[in-house]
Amino acid sequence: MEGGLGGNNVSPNVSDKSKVLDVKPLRTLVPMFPDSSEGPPFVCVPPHGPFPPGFSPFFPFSAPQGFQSTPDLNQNNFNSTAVPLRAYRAEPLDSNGQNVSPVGSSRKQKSAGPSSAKPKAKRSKDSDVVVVPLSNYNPGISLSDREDGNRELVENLLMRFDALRRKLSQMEDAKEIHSGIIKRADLKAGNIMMTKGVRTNMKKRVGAVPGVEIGDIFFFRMELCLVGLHSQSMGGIDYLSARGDAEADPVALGIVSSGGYDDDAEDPDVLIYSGQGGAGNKDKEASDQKLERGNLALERSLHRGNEVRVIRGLKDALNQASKVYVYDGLFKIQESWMEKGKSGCNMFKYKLVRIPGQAGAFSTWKAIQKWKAGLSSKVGLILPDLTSGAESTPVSLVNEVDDEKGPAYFTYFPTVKYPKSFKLVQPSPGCDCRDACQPGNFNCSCIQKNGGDFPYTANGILVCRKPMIYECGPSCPCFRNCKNKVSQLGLRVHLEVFRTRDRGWGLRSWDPIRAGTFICEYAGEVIDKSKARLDGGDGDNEYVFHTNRIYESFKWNYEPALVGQEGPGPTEDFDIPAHLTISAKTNGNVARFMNHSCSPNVFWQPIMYESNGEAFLRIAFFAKRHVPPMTELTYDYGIPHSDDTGSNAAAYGRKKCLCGSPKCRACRRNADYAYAMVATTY
DNA sequence: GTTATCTCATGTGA
DNA sequence: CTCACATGAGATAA
Repeated sequence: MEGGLGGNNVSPNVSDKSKVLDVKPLRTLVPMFPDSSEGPPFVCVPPHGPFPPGFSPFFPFSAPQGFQSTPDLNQNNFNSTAVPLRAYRAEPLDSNGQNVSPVGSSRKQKSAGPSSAKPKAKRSKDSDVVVVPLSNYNPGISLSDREDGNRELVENLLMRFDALRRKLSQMEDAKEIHSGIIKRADLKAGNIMMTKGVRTNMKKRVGAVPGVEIGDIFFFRMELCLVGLHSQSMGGIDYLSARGDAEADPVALGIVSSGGYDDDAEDPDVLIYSGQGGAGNKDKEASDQKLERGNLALERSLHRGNEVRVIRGLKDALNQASKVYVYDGLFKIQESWMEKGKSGCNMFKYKLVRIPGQAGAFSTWKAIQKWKAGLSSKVGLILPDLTSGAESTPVSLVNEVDDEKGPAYFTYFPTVKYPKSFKLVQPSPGCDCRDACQPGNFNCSCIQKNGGDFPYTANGILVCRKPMIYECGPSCPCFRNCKNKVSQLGLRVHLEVFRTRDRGWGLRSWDPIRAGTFICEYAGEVIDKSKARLDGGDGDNEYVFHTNRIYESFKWNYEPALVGQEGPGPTEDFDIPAHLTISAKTNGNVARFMNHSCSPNVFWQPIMYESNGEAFLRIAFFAKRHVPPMTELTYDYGIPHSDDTGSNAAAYGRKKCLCGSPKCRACRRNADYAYAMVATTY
């Protein structure tokens, strides 16, 4: 952002100073619960509600001893010690023994790796061909992009992969595949993209991978393959083979440590990694590990001293059954030895040490684990739960940048309140399913309203953006375990309201968030438009959500061609029966703290469900992409219509965008605007 | 080129 | 909630 932080430029969530000074003592942050005579179910917990284990109520303002500072994953610094980005071909070490030979020997270029990007001939054994092989499918990825990636491409590929995976999951859930069932949507989606050339960083390399940043998270091993971070779809050790050259040694490129063997991963800077092989199974005895394949590569890399990428796999806090993978940066192998494993057979062990100066990644996860377990406190923790139990998951309030003691007073209210006079749509009956609504059941009227598609996967991830999503409501009989009530279950992600450096308060998560995960709804009071202008008139109501703004379109849904469908697929433009304005100025939830960004990681989606015989519109926020812990959550506030002469619109127009994105609308000229619009869609 | 082998995955059902 | 286990992908090795 090009300087000129003018004094009266205020970003949406920065509270007016005079206002903040007026803030009441912290205790007033305790929600006051209005009598809930109307509106949807509301968790009514007495103030001073339960605190999570390990937290003491009303933490003192001064930081006690033993605090840890919060690592900031928002910074995108590529670490400086990274090996230059280039092709690497296994080659005898040059005489000085350290690292690989310098950049640019043209000799290397000619045979730059195993990179003939010819898609493999499709195996025709498939009995379960879901995908019509489109020979003319254009992945939109140039040959050089396939060789070397960049940030935008990596993000784009991950989004396309997950969109496809979610769609295949949805099809599988509904059992609508005529010939054969997709058992593994992740593998299928990965396979489709790999064979269509929708991938990058195929050129194997030592060190950093362009477009992949330290702290990036992944939820499937295929994602690592697609972006070229780790090319083995299961194997723990990725290496460059010395095939065809008896003189050459293999070189280890990266490892995945995710609990398959008993690695020691307690210290974030050191990892004791086990070699591969030798594990017994039902038809194979355990045996000694051999110095071959990955083990040999690690051994050679120990002597070569090259950097090795480390990916750590952990259990996902939100879904214990699945794993999340964190790219933890570059390590060097310090020593290796052999020891007897549990089976009594020999195993190789490798001690990897993290190269200093890299952004924190896994260390952040370890810190969060300790906060959750109550083993250590956060720097700047003001309140362990700003909702005082109004949400089932606590929301921390933290300031580690200045001495603001909290946001201006408001009442925490977890959902949206419609005034009695507000009649939005006609009465609309729910479904009559006896049990949980089943994907593929076309008799369910809620599923019918969604065009026959179940909007969520079995584990509650949004499949597609749609003009409107219809959930089952409180009076549908499919009560308990119906999966079509995702936005009504309250917060599930452990969120934190934190003080940003220049944007007032913001929102971030302690848990890793998968793309498509429901985060929260926009709570507050539904007001009519004239009231909104009035509210905005005094210039201080920044806590308003409008559906009637201009939102930059973006594509999040799957590509129909990749699942054998013709046509454009479901539209992602909203279709809202009547515009909605929600004020969270006096009543609101965590959503009121979410800041704007021109390249956001969260989007909103209109949702409708029936309650007391009437259908009400809600605004639900979902993760646009995978979001690592401690990364600020942002969405696009949109631009007011130019013909909207309301003072509220003017107020937003005056504000300076502080999102800092390279694609910031406020920072780009008209000419590149069009370009950027194109670039953000695919 | 083809094919077999290897592997710190996954989802499911006991 | 572990556990076994069937199925599986890409890359390497043969």
